[in-house]
Amino acid sequence: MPTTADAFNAVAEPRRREILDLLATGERPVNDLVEQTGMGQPQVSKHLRVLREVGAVRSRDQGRRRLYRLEPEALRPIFEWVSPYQRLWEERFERLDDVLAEMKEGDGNDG
Amino acid sequence: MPTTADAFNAVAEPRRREILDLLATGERPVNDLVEQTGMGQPQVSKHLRVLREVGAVRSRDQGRRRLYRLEPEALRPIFEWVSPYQRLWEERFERLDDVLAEMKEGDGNDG
DNA sequence: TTGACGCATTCCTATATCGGTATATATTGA
DNA sequence: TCAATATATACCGATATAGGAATGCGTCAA
Repeated sequence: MPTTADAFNAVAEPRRREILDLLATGERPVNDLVEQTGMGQPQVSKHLRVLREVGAVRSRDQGRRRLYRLEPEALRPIFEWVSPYQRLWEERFERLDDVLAEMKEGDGNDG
Repeated sequence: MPTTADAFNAVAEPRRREILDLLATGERPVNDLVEQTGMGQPQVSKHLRVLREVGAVRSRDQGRRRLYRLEPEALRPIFEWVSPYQRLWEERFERLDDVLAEMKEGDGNDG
């Protein structure tokens, strides 16, 4: 089984991130997304379906349009999983700073 | 084409997140990961390969062992992509209006 | 009612990927 | 050299998914 249908998986697809980024600016009908992304309409609908299934978007009907809007909380598990790692790469930067400082001490400055 | 080989994709697989979480505590040989995760050795090696290819881990040889360690910066794009969304769901919490309006809203077609 | 629009779904094909098993490679030890 | 250990890779089968084309279905306009 390839990667369960969760937010991580939904967001692994660049096109879906693109869609989410567009929806982050506000509610939009499918056709808007089609135009903005340049993808085919069925593809957009299919991506939206995946996003809907993981709770990342929600839709409401308005006449013959279907307006989609973002449900940002669905992305929370991603944020919460990745956040602790941020500390690690920041520590690393600090260490690198130390290393660079040391190199600079015993060495002339160079570009 | 199924989702390019980037950090998002690497992390979409729960087993790989598990491996990263283990490596977050320190450098480990493959066999350690095999034991900790309960997966088969080839599976672990294959997941490690994916993680290596996106720069999320690095290895060094020590005798007949190969020690893997985390390269947390590889996860940075994920953090940076998802972070702005955090503001959105937090705003949502703060704005009781929105929450109430949503509970009241009965016309969404999925819920 | 007819026709156009907006969207979802279905069918199709190509490709990826996962898990499992077997095997290849390299290292260590006797 | 042979055996054992540690890891990577190749191969296999099953499944999933992306994209495209066609189609279904509801809605608006006349």
